[in-house]
Amino acid sequence: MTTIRDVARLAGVSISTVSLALNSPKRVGAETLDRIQQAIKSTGYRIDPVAQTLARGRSSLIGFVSANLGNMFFGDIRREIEHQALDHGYFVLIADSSGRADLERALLERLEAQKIAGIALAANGRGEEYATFLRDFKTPIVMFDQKLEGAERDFVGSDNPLTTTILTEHLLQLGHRRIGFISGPSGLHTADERLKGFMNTMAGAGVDIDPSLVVEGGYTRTGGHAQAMRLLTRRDRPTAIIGANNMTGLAALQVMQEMGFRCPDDVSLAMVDDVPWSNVITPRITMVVQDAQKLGELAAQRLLARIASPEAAAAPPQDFILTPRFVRGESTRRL
Amino acid sequence: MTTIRDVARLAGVSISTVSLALNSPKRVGAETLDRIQQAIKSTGYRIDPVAQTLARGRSSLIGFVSANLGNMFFGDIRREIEHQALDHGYFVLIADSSGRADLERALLERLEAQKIAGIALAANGRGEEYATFLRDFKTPIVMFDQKLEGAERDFVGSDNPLTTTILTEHLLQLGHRRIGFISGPSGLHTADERLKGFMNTMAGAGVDIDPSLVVEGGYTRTGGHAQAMRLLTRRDRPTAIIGANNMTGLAALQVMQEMGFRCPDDVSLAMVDDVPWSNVITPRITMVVQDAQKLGELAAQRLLARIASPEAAAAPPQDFILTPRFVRGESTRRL
DNA sequence: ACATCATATCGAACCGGTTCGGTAAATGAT
DNA sequence: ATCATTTACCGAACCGGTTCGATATGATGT
Repeated sequence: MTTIRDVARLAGVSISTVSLALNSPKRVGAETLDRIQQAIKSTGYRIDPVAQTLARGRSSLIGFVSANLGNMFFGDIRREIEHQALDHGYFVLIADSSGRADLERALLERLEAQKIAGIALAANGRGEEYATFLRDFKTPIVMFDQKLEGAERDFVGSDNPLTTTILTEHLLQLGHRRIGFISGPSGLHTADERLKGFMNTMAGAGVDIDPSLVVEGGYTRTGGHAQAMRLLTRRDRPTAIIGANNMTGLAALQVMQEMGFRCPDDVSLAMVDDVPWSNVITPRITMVVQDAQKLGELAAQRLLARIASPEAAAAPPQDFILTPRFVRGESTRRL
Repeated sequence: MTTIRDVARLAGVSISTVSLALNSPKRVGAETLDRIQQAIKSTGYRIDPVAQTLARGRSSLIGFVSANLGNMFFGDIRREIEHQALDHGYFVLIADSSGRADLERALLERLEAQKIAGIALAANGRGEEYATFLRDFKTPIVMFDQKLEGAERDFVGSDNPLTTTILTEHLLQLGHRRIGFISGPSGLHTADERLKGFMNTMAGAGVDIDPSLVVEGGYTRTGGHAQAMRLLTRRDRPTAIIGANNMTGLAALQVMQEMGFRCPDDVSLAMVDDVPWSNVITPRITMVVQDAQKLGELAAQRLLARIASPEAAAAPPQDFILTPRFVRGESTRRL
């Protein structure tokens, strides 16, 4: 491995001059710069990012932390962030917390130890203590999807109450009144907001909510499956079900199929977020989808900006709220 | 940030002793060790992984390189590898080459510069030159899914000819003779082997293959869609289609739906590999699935072993071939 | 011609660890 | 009691960069 000293020797200059030539070429004499570049070419010198990180106290790595990379929503965001990061010379270090707050915290600390340049985080931790932890983090963080009050960080997400408001309105217009709602983990930002969207819309329409039709599916496939089972085995089962995310929504569809219910003939279904290949799923599911790509794009831009300049880093945190899109399928029918 | 020198000062020992205490505690006196541990506790000292990497010439990062993290198959493998890596104190650095060989190569070089401990690679590059590149790589590499002759690396994958052999046999038994085959990128290990499995089985059964029914879908959704369209718009369209992977298989299903064909009544379909939520897709698709989890597990074990000991690192490369599993769906019918 | 200032380059300290050769004391062998 | 060996610890060099203060040189102003 050739080092900066080899280059310096070959070019007949000091190592500090080579370093200068590498980082601010204008500050080096034209002829010297030339010799250095020759030397670099001929030795095939490549800067050592590890040494650079140690010296600079900051690496050219960006962290991406979320639960469920397997979920298309996060996958799309990841892809977009990775794409932009690579364009700017950053690598993306990915960590999947599997939704465990303690693990997430450990991961963040590990990333910090790596002197990571910045972190894109879909937080699963909650509570004031955790918010403080995030607020006092020295590394730039951009949060996405999950907002955490008190963390005082940039946030990129969707209008979550609107997602379920749209779906609920839709079902109400079709004449549904007994609507089952499979919620996400209570306490989680998006979960709470989506639930709120549902409740408020129902209340606003003057429709009584049967509390037993509001269940918590934890945003997971298994949780959604169990809760959908509970809803659908009831005698007075709902005429429609809303899945607060794609996992629980599809889990509900699966339960319908397993129990022999026809969707939408027997039970209508709507959910938040898309899944890959949803267009080969029968029936085409009615959903409200977030623009994951745009979301990732914004998060990446914001993060890269904060990393790039101290002024941007000091700027007050800002929220970016995207408006989700309604996609009508054939999984909901008029009562 | 407290450093090893702070700990040394507080414990009244030299920094080399602290380093010793950290790395081989048995080589330090009991009482001294105690004082050092006290000092570490009270200062909250955390070792700096960057400095450690620079000094050791090796980091505690493991690289995962593949195309299409979005594909459940790779996602599952990634999850498994990440899981095991974290258990062993390694972080996983993920890079998605999007199937571009040049980018893949650049990524590998970048990872090497990071002094990464090891790499799990599903190679997209091909050719002898690339194989040499991989062979001469100084970092331990375990290849999975895609085998590259001449790379001389551990390989963990499935019996690829068998995947399509099983599917072809199945279709032949059902009476199909005109079978369309949507292949992967020619030159790619799994693609070639799966194609071979199909061809050989057809030939072995004495069935003529219409070459125009064998198309290349590039393993991608768009490619698969285009080729399935070609196959299905023909007057003499095939009675059954095999997708060489999940993307092309589902793309074919999508085309059928778009064109108003019923599966399996009009056209039968079978494919290699599963997708998430395949059980809510109608019809349930007949497929041969690889055990992605087992595959990831083996790859991780192999890689970690090579990283852990010099003897293991020097061991000759070995192949691990898993047997795929047939999952009968309702997408294939007797002619 | 002399003080002033910008420009080009260098030397040395530093980032925070690891590692190896060496020393002094303790243990064991004869 | 003497020599060999082991044990416990230390000092210093090193990994490969960055950065800052210092110096030398040449250009500018008057």
